[in-house]
Amino acid sequence: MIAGSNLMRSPYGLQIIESCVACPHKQDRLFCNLEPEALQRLSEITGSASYPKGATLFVEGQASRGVFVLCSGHVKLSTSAADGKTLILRISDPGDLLGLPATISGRPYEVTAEVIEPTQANFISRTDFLNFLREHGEAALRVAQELSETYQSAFSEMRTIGLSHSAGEKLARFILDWSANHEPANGAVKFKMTLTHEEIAQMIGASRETVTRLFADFKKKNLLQTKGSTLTIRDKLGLEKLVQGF
Amino acid sequence: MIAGSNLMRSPYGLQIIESCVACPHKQDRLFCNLEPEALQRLSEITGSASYPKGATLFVEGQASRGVFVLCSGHVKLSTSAADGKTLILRISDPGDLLGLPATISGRPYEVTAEVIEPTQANFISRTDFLNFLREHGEAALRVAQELSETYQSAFSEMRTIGLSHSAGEKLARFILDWSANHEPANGAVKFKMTLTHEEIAQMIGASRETVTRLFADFKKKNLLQTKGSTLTIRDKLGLEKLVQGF
DNA sequence: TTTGTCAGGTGATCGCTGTCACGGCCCTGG
DNA sequence: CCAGGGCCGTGACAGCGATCACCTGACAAA
Repeated sequence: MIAGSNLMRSPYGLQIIESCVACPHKQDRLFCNLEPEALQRLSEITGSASYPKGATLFVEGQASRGVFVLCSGHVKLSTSAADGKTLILRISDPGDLLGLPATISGRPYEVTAEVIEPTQANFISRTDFLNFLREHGEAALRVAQELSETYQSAFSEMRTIGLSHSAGEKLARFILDWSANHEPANGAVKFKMTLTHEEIAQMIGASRETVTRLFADFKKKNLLQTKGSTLTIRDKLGLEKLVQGF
Repeated sequence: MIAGSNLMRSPYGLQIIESCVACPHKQDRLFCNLEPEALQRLSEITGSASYPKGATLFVEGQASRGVFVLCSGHVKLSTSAADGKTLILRISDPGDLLGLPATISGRPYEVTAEVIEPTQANFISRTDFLNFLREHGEAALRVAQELSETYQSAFSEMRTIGLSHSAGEKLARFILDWSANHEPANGAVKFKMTLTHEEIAQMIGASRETVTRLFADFKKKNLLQTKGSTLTIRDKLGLEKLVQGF
């Protein structure tokens, strides 16, 4: 099932600690400042693997095998209907736990996780993970916090899709959200848009053509500007006005 | 903020256990089969209150004060945009924990909880609750499970709204989901539809008029039938075909 | 009875946006 | 160098569904 996986049990006790160093975004929370004893146990049940672009970590509907900790790379989480229409929930960044809700609840994975750029990830099987959480209460609490944030982020996308009147509103909201997370640290309003129009369409529940047209619109109204895959926001307030049904 | 609240600290140690008896739907999970010592502690930090129809337990955007355990009654969870457009996420049943993601993560409540029929609920303040979870690892794990299911149910509504081509598809999906949870135990295809067309519209992201028209359509096509607020499904397969883009 | 409110029902209109169909551009691989 | 395949851009068009405006009936309060 795991296309191109290169799975191997970690023989070293320090792997997780290392992976925390490798994932600076979240090192202040999650598992990184647990007791050494817990970290030791965690590293024993963790397997590491790397995946090429296009690999799938798991598929929607598949029984949950366990949880993946993303170390590097990006993974697309999506779900799709019988007719092929796809909805992208989220592009995961390093530090994220993938498949967590399914692993905790025991239900099938609710999304498909597809690698969109070469990725390194740790895997913990469901039974090992649950046993670990049972033994380490603080870790369970961290997991609950992580789940809360996953929920809130999904909820926020739901608002975007459900409460907007127009596709323009959704796209404006999406661009602002995206820029908030992907701006180069200096706070510039310029960043790489690594997604295709097709993918953006699937994130906001619109068609590819509509996204293309809206980008043209936004450029014409001097709200933004694109150079290759670099997007510059020229009128942030204008976009924000679009978000509130103008 | 809590309109009509009738809050009082519980002086009894057994309250939670009683409330478990009162919430048979979930007594097999959640907090009910914890160690007696944990139950005792839990009951000490739990306050009980009853709320009339129309009361709000908490409001979207408000700092999270704590978590509510619904004992009886029903509560509507919704979010709304600046222009007044509203999206209903869920109608909570007894046994549900309300405000859980916000309480765990420390962010503001992401939804508004409005009582739609006289309700009895227990309240646990955020700090008490977090301390309790820190001390009782098993409870933290239960909470994580609850969060996973909350997430998956929100996710499922998201699919309904985001992946459907037409409003009819969304309504059919909604009716089937609703009937699965609200059928009288014998498995009959007949149940009370306690929601107004307006509310249904807000659950599926459509307008009130569209819902009215669709119900008329469905009746004309002999898919269902209504008598007062009782809804009878006459052609479940027909509805299911609608759900798959027919 | 009268009045007010709220849920449901219906027609007319119209703009958004999905769909289809195409053409151009860029990159990769043979 | 050419073929092929993504991705993007754009026009034409039809249809869904939001919106507005109004009506009905049920029901409770005055």
